[in-house]
Amino acid sequence: MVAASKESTKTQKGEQTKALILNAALETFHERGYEQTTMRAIAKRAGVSLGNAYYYFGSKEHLIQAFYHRTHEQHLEALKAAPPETSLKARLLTLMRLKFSTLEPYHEFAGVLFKTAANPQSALNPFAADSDPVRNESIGVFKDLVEDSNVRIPKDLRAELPYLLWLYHMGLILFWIHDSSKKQKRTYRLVDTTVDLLDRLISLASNPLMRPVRKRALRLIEELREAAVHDTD
Amino acid sequence: MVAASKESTKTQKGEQTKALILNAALETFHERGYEQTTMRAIAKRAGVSLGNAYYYFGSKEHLIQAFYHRTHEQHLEALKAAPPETSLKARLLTLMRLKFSTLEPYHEFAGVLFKTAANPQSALNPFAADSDPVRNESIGVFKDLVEDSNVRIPKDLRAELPYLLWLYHMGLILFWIHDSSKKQKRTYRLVDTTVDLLDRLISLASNPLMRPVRKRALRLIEELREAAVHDTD
DNA sequence: ACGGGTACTTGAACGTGTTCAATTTTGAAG
DNA sequence: CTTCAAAATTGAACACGTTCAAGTACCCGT
Repeated sequence: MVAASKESTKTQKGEQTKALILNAALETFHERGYEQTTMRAIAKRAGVSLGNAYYYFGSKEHLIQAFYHRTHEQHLEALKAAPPETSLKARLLTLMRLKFSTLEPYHEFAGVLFKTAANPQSALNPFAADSDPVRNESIGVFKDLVEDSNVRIPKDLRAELPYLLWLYHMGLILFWIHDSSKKQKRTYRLVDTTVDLLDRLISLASNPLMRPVRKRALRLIEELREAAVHDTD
Repeated sequence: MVAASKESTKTQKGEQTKALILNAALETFHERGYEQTTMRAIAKRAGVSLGNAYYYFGSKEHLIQAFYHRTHEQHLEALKAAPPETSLKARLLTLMRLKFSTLEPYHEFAGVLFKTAANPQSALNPFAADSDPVRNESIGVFKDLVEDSNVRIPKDLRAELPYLLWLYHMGLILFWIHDSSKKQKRTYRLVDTTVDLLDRLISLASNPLMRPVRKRALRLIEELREAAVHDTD
């Protein structure tokens, strides 16, 4: 179970309390960081008992999942409000920039995101759990981006591209987490550079002459994906 | 402080106790996994008090660092015993295969390695802490590999290649951790595929015609490395 | 209005990582 | 051998994440 949205919150009162706790958590995370924030402090701030926090969030980690979900939605809103672009390159640039401006307030404590995300045992591991709704939503953004852009991309690549872009975006987030430059200037610079690079790469890979190389690379990617899902071989 | 080898262990007795604790820890990790292993259990197995374990290892995480160091040394020994190869490709293949056969006994609990490694706050983060001896030793293996192999590689790439190969090897370890196929067959297959791919890529990048592209890519890598070290910008 | 089941809420209790003041051991100088 | 400071060792104590048995509030059918 991934359990971000358990079946439990049935009544309006429940939803309210849950939101109360999540808000208290995010505020305190923001002020003191993840490790420094105790579940007791969160409960106190939310005006509920310690046990009640655990009724809605199975663990402290689950609050991170909720955080991720929330910033994802903020990102979606920001995307909607942004001026529409047509080229894939411009779209990707906008998307990534908005991603980091959405995340900006949480830079200090976002490190824990990856700490847990990279752990295969963790429920938050974004590579496993194919069914994870948060992860699929996240990839969905890139799927829309690829579908809506009017670029000619071979079908095989087109099918895999959303996942590849999502991976790229995860890599950038990893960089961003470690980025201690002012206002994460380095990350934004890296976005500009790599988006340009990616755009060229996609063009290059779309060239009919590159078909064998492309096929080969895609087969490799395919293998990577499968390994993350299956359990036996 | 990274503190794998603190200045504290002055006497022979101290070294002995430290080794005792580390052995107890690794054995228990191996049997029960990292999370399930308590510091109290480690201390008990080593025949020392709880506090004494903390005298030698500042935290439970530090035991992971020690684990990493130990497997690294085992890897070095395995490399020494392996038949000498000349081509970079063959060397890399041997190196990576031996890496995973060395790590094999610890597959079950190795997940925590990355869990902490990806956390920028963690002392174990392999991307930060330029001075981290364990990380430098690890990169050193690839430096030797590049230097000793009789392949013609342009100087600019040659300088960066050890670090790039180390990154590649970290990526494979991440894959290996998540690999639940029998005897990690998938990982070995991936090693074969990607080493071949890397070898071709290096040849391609060494082509004089690729100089501009190569320069550009290397400048990007350079930026990534700098960001991991510096604090301001 | 009432009963009863379900959602919600509580706080004490447990196990764990970590700290630390206090004690014992060690090794070498006198 | 004695002394004494540094090294090593101890276990109690603390804070935290998590669990759970026990309560309370709410809703719905009668």
